[in-house]
Amino acid sequence: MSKLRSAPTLDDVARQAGVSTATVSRCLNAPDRVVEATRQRVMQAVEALGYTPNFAARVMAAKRTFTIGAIIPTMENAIFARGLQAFQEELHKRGYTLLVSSSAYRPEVEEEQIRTLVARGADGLLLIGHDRNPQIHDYLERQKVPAMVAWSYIPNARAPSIGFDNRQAMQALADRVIGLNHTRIAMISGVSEGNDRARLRIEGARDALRKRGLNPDSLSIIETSYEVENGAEAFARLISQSPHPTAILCGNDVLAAGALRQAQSMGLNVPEDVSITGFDDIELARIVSPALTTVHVPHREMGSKAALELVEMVENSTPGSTIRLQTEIVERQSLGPANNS
Amino acid sequence: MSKLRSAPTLDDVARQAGVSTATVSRCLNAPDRVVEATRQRVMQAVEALGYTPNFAARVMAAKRTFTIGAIIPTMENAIFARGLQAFQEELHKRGYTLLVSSSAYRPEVEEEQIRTLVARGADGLLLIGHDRNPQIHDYLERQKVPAMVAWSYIPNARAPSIGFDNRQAMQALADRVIGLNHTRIAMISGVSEGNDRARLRIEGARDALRKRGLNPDSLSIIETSYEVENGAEAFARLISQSPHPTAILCGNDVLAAGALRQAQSMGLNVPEDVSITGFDDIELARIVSPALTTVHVPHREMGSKAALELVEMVENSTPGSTIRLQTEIVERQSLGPANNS
DNA sequence: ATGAATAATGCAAGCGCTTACATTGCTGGC
DNA sequence: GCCAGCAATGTAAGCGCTTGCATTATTCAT
Repeated sequence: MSKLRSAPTLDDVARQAGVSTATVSRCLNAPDRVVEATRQRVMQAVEALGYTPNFAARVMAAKRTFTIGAIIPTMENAIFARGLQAFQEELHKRGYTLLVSSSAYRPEVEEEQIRTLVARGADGLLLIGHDRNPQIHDYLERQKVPAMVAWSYIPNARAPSIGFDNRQAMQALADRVIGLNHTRIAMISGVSEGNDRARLRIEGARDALRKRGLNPDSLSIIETSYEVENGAEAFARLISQSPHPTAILCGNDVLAAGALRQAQSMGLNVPEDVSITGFDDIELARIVSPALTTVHVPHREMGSKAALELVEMVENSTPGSTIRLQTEIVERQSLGPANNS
Repeated sequence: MSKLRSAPTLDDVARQAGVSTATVSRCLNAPDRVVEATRQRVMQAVEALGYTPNFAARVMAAKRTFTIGAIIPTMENAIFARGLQAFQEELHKRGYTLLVSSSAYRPEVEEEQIRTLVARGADGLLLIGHDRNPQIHDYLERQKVPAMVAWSYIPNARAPSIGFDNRQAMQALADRVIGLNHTRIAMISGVSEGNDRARLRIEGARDALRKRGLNPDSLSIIETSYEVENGAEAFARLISQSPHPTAILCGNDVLAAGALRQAQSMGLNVPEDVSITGFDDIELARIVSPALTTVHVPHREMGSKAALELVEMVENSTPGSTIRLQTEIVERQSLGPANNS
């Protein structure tokens, strides 16, 4: 309460500098529309008073926030960190501020966060993946807040997206695995419901089996949430099958790290006894040993291009274009030829 | 522009429901001050129009945002993730929204973010560590925005803090190391300038040497930023000394993971040839092998208590108290007895 | 039934800023 | 020296919401 009584306002600055509030406002937002001498006087007053413009007031008057919101499924691991970092750097260059929140992979939380961000006046939104209640896009449209989807490339989806073809990427990896004579293959996937990336990666793996003449239904899949513990546990379950799989495809590097740890604690050698692959190529993939063979995703490129595209959508009311990025398989040590004994 | 023309306002809802804007406002903010029948009518109108309150307007009128800001040094690794998660969960329970931004360990960026968050009306701020330009606290005081420091416990500092005694914690760990007959000890620290945690951990290590009758200056220290690569590189440099250190204390688990990787790639066995310790006990510590002996920090507890404390400060204008949390050493496999050959 | 007390609702004044439009002050061509 | 024309500045109307106070409806003891 006394908070606002004490913080100096535009009015205070104007009075102190002996000009009108309009002039002060212009000094701050369009310095060239004000003559040098005046500006100096104003700036002095600003300094002297330690004035900081009130954001809410500015937003109300100008109807622009120069804020972009992003809602990511999790901050607990590094999956989205690097891309988001690039996203925010690019945004910053363009004069925008990024607000991030995480939904913990819960659709209803995501929805709430979207509404919160919109109510806060986000000029645009970055969302991860396409799976969500279509009503949300109606809402966004009504509110005229453009949204861009990242980490998933799906042409002609409801929202423009930038990402890679999850299905094709996993297919390529699985194909490589099969090429090493693996036939008993299993998969530890993220929860596919509400997660198009997870679902498409599963499909990709099946595609590869099919293409190579194996039965796609022979792929045993455990779906679990993306945590190291869960990867470990799933691994233990899969490996107890007999005959056990010789290769385990993991939905991401975190799950793979868990699987790897479990393998080691069970005294299994990777890749001699069992191969394990990851996905994403986050730092973790190079930290564990053996280092993970995984799919490299161009996180930074995705982040910065998403920013460019989204700013474009915001500033020129364009519909936004859908961009496909390439992934590539990074061979390290966790994948080897099958030991079909 | 048309954005606001199209989005329904309180006025629209009021008209549609045949009541005044005040009533609508009350329905939303103090439902019990309005009679059931009216509220239903209003809520129907809200639904029908798909009304979302305008945050900026609300803030202007109410002078409260129910928003807390947090500025952390980095989102690129998991150091702050778990604590922040708990912080935000607790905040959410109390009806607050968390805004997070990262300063990339750069003081000037942190300062800018603080101003941004304050301008956006954050009711309170969570900051990491005590090292910063004291002017910032003057500013915060003038703006009447309470701030709480986490990850560092320093009584009688400018701001109340919740954390652990970094110095004592590292001292205890180093003491344990020395107890295993290590005498040639080195340290890979984070950059200590502007980072009280890093500095105090170094001091703690020296304390331990001193206490055990070793020369604290014999501790060779490499300061580097908290990235895996840097840990690896620093390790390589330290180990090339002759005689090389038998134990390397790392400023955090990330550096330790890098050191470990480097050791392995140089064909050294940990802990037989060289011991490595971490700090923080993030998930990574259990993923690498050998798993890291490290200092466990009660991240979640720190986060949720910080939230409680900060909300208290915001709502009752209390000065906030400084809280000390305990850490404990987690023994895993990366630390062993010295091989003083 | 009746009036006092109380609950429900309405009225209207801002919150701090931007910006369209109005006003004032200068410039220079004649 | 005068005035058209433009640059610099000022005036004031909102932006959408909350809330203190005023007004009206309801309740209940008598």
